[in-house]
Amino acid sequence: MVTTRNTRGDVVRAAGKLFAEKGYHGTSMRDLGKELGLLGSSLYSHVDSKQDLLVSVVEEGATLFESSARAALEAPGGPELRLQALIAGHVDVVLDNMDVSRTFLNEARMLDHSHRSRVLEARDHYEAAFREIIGEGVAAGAFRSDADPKLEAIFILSILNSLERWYQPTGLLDRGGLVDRLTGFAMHGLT
Amino acid sequence: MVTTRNTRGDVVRAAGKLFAEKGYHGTSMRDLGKELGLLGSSLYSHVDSKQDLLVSVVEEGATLFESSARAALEAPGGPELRLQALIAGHVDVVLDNMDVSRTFLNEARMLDHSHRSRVLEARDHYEAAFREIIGEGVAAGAFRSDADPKLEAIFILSILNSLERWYQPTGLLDRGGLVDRLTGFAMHGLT
DNA sequence: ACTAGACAAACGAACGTTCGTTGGTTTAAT
DNA sequence: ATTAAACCAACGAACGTTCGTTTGTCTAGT
Repeated sequence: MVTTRNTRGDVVRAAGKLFAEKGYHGTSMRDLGKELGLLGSSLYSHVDSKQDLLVSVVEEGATLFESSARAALEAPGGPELRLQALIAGHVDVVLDNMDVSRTFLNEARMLDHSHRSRVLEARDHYEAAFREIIGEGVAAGAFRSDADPKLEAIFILSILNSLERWYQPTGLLDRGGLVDRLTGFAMHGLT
Repeated sequence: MVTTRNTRGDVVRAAGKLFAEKGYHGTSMRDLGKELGLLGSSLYSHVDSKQDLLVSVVEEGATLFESSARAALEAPGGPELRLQALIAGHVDVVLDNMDVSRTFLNEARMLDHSHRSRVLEARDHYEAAFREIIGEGVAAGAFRSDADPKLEAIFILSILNSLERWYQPTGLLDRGGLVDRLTGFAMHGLT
């Protein structure tokens, strides 16, 4: 067996996995070392502290979602198409980075105050992309005139952010079908 | 100041609060004691173990949601009305038991295997109530014929289970308005 | 081609602290 | 007088982290 040495990237990746699975406080540095075939103390060759690891993982999540939103906002098309692009982008980020996404969504509140407020800012900025497109749709008459962009954005993001709790890539529903179902529900609900 | 003695109920209630705030692993028995003006060790007059506390809180959550679903299923009316009843019941449970709900939703996975599988069962049973009513709506022609009850139930529950992450009882949107918005979105989406 | 130096990665022991929990004793209400 | 509730001291284990040392791999200078 060919065993290569570990890099900081490997440690952050493993941290994302364990933080996603067992939570930040439920993961010890020794757990994390074991995941990589190392002692807990060896991780400090790559990392300043445990909190530092959480910052790296969450920060990566924030970046992923922000650049996904930016791409969707710059895409051409009407509000419906752009909303679908936003949803598809979100699905891609979550499914391609499950551990990072889960940690970003569930463990960011374990960050100390300064880092946490930066993340809340990033999250609100991401949410604003949804508000914006929904607002455009209302203004253009494509969506219900009494729709509240702020509230509907929260509803749609609630669904998207819950994907990690139930979606199985190996299941019957593939990625494209999922995006279609999500977009359809966001547009028309049950009727 | 009149200080009365604490009961097991007080301890479980405080545990719900701290577990909701800081997570199960982020809460120590000494934290919990401090919350009640006690030493950590004093809690063992009321409780067998820390895990025992989590079981009590989560179990209470499961009971609350299950009895809410039972009531809504027994209510009269067509699928739309019954779905609204289901949603209103969920909102009541969450807003009247915020700490228990948050712990039930986020910390149940920290339970040991046997207790956790019992909770998953309860959760699936609760979800089945949504599937059932949506299925009725489809059969009765009240909802889209190509709606997938399993998937739509997940979508609606995703929104409901995210309430704890953003809803503020002191905000502009009161409970009745919230239920209306939720039901409207579930029925018609953005259009 | 050979070797000495530099350097990052990992080890292993130990640190001070906190953890969940126990057992024995005191307090206060019934 | 009984009893539940709370205190207090202490336990062993686990925690995050530090430190000095060892390992292996590149890099320069000969």
